[in-house]
Order: sequence, then C-alpha cells, then structure tokens
Amino acid sequence: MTSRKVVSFENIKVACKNCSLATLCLPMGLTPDDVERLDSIIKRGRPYHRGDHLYRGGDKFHSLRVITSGSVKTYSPNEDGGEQVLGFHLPGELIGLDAIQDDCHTCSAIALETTAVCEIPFSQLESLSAIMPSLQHQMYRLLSREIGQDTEMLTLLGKKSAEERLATFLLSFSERFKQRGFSASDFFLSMSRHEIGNYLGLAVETVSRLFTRFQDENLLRVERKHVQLLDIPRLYDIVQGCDSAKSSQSRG
Amino acid sequence: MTSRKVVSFENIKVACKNCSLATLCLPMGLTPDDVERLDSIIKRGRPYHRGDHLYRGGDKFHSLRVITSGSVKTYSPNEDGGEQVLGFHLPGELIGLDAIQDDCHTCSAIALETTAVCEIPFSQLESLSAIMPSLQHQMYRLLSREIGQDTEMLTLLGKKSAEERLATFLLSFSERFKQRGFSASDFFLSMSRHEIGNYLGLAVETVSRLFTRFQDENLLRVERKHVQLLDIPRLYDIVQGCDSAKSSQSRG
DNA sequence: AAAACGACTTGATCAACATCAAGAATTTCT
DNA sequence: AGAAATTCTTGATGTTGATCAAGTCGTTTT
Repeated sequence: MTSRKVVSFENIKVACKNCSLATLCLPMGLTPDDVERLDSIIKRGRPYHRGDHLYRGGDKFHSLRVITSGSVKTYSPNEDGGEQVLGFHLPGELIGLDAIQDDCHTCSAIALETTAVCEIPFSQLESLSAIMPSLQHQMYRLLSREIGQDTEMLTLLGKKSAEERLATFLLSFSERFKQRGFSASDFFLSMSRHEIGNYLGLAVETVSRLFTRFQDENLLRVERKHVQLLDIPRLYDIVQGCDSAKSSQSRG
Repeated sequence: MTSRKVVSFENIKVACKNCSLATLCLPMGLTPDDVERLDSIIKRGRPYHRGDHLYRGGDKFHSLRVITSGSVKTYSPNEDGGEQVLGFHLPGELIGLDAIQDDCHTCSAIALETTAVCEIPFSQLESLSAIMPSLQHQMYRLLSREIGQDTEMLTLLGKKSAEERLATFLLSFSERFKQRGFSASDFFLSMSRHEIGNYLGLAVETVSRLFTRFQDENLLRVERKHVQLLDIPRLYDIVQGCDSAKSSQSRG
C-alpha cells in the first residue's frame, strides 16, 4: 500500500512542466498551456545503457529525441568501416533533425552512458506545430540553430589548429555544463580520446599530447575522463587563435 | 504603345509557376494552388552585380532568398580579418536559413557574378506555412537538408585528403549543373582559386597544384575558370577515398 | 600601348600533425 | 584475483599540405 504511494524518480519529471530542462529544450519560451499540449505527444521510454543505439543510419525516421539525462554520440558510419563523429549531446539537446529530410536517419546515435530520452513523434509534432504558431516558430529556430552550430564547426575544422580545436571543444562542454547547472570548470567527459579526436579531425595521439601540454601549461588538470579547467580565460584566448594567447600568458 | 506590350525577360519568369527552377526550389512538390499562394508573398528585385552583398553578418534578418540566376558565396568573416567560405550557391538554392535563429544574419552573402534572387519575407512565410501544411513540411525538409549537407561537409573537412576534397567539390558542381539542365562535364566556376581553397580548408597553392595534377592525369581539362571533366567515374573513385582510385585507374 | 595590379602557377622549404611502435594504466572478463 | 583486452600516453619518424618566394599570365587603368 505504501509502495503505491511511492513516486518513482522517473515519474516525478515525467512531464515537461516539472522538468528542469524546460528552459533549454523544445518547450523553451512556450506558454504553460502550449507546453501542456506539447507534453501530450511526448513519449518517455526506459533508459538506454552505454553502447545502446537510439537509432542507426538507415532506420526509418519517426521521432525526434531530446536527451534528458546522460549523453549521446551521433556519428555517420562511412564506407570504409570508419566513422565520423558528428556531435556529443547533453540533456536538453534535440537530435534527429537531419532525418526529417527524407524520413530516414542519415546518421547513428549511441548512448555514451546510461541515458534517458524523450521521444517526440515527428508527424504529431508537425501537426501540432501547424496549429501552434509558437511551436512552429520554435522548431524553425531550433533547426536554424543547428545549422549555425554546424557552420561554426566547419570553421573549426577548416581553419583552426589542433590546439584551438581542443580548447574550443573543452569550452563548449564548460558552457553547456554551466547552462545545465553543473560546474563550468570541473566535469567528466563521457567519450574516449579516440572519439574526441575523431570529432575534431585529429589523431588520438594528438589529443592525448594536447591534454598533457595543456596540463603542463597549467591550463587544466586532467585525469582520464575527469577534467578541471584552471584557466578558462586563457583557453578562450587560445580559441581566438594565434598570438593573443601568448600576450595573455605574459599577463598572468 | 508597342513598348507597353513588350514583355521584358524579367517579367516572363516573374511567377513561380513559370519558373524553370520550380522543381528545385521552395515550391518543389507543392500543388499549383499552393505555389500561387507562396508566389504572392515573394518579392523580386533587380539583379545584384559581382561583388554586391545580398546581406552582411549582423544585418537584421527579414527574408530568405532563393538564387534565380548567377551565383552567390556565403562566408563568415572571422575576428582576424580573414573569412571562412561557407558555401557557393546556384539557382534554386535557398540561403539565409541560419539567420532564423535570432533574427540576425550570422554570415554574409555576396554575388560572384550578376545574380538575381527572389526574396521571401520570413514572417509571411511563417504565417503561410502555419495554414499550408505542405509548405510547412517543405520548410522542415529544406532546413533538415541543410543540416545534412553541413554534416557531409564536416566529414569532408575532418577526414578527407586535399585530393578527395577537390574531387568532391568538382563533382558537387557537376551534379548541381546537371540538375539545372547544364552540362555535367563542362562548366565555368564563378569563384577564384583562393575562394575554393578557403572553402575546402586548403591553401590556394594546393588547389592550383591539384588542378594541374588532375589535368596531368587526364581527369579533367582546366583553363582558368573553365573546367571540363574528362573522367567522372574516376573522380567518384577518388571521392570514395584510399586505393579504390588506383584500382579504377588500372581498369581504364 | 605601357604600366600596374591581381589571379594563378610552380618550385623550394618547413611545420604541424599523422602514423608507427612500444609501454603504462585501467577496465573487463573469467 | 589474475589474465586479457582496452584505453591512454609517450617517443621516433614520416607525410601532407602550408608557407615562402618568384615568376607568368590576364585584366584593368591611364
């Protein structure tokens, strides 16, 4: 009888209105009424474990997904067995947008740790957005944001040095953890060095060496997946490129 | 009096329904009625000349734009004076999607030659799409397609050799010219070597050397901006990466 | 037409990062 | 707990493509 009254952890946040991510996620900026309507089409399944696929390239597309806890890697398997890591996704982030185009996933998504997601059936979302201008607007914005992020990544891969790439990567996580209420300077990375390198267009060895070098330069402390950023301003200087980093070094 | 009856070239294709690009462009797949409604919000201005900006990073966003003739380069100016070329756009292609996110252009667009565009005021498009499910769907698909294209580009910049990059670049133009009813093997590139290099993450000199090498290998003939692809299958082999190109060479 | 400028090409050298190789630390399996 | 398998680190070497430098070609200016 008491057990009937126990509210499980999953049930507590089973609605958008109770979800701490609401300000980062699809409901962002919607009125409570609109959130309620959106909520009604969302499905919440049981968590994925490390290594489980949320979907694979080629799968028929039916739902967008929002990570609610844990983290996910998206990647596109390429002809010769290798893969291109496309992104690492944290709670509140929406994945699967690339699949709208022709109703078919073009990349794969895999859980990097125990991970929970909300599934949003796209056809229902589409119908809902047709009668909810605010939701339609939100969808356009999110799709546009994704494009913006991709173009930033193009600049990273096209023009930046290995050092700038890793600094950008670390600061991206720093900012995203901060947004989510976690420490901006002390966090765990859920992906391997190999995956970081793949994502940044670098060899594993280069990533490893850079971590060591950044540590030697007192920019951070790193032990395996645990990273502590010790000098965030200087990391930002590195991201800017070229000699501005040195001038800042002499400051300190 | 006769002059009144003369229909100018611009007027002939002043409506989507008469436009040869309709099958590549926003109206793609819409019913004639829907095309008519979409057409009613589209503005057609006078052409831009080489070097004219369609918009600049930081400009307030009001319209998406479709190239109707000519070609456009999009780029994002970066802090240190340089720029990252983000894309080259041909007739039928939609630009400005990145600006939806926060009502502000994040990159600049410049005409590479005399270029005409259709302007689609976004707020009107948005309203229209709320009452035209087919248009809404089309918008979602186009935004999704853009994301897909960007992720392909990420793989190109993250993993491919200079040779693979240039071959991919050339075949992309080949395919796009073909779609538009032009020759897939004989065309003019409207951008400079410098711009190609910037786009592909390569130095000008590397691009130049590759053109020379491709010509020496009878893959193409090139003279300044004029390119003739002589062995498209082998170019595709190069795009695939690694040794498959050699095996094909021995075929020929 | 001559001069000046910019785009492109070609060669020589250099540097950043990849690759190869081996060993250390961790995790997983039994 | 011990063995096997990963993951990560570090060092040595190699290669791709950048950079530097000079010259050619083409276009624009006067």
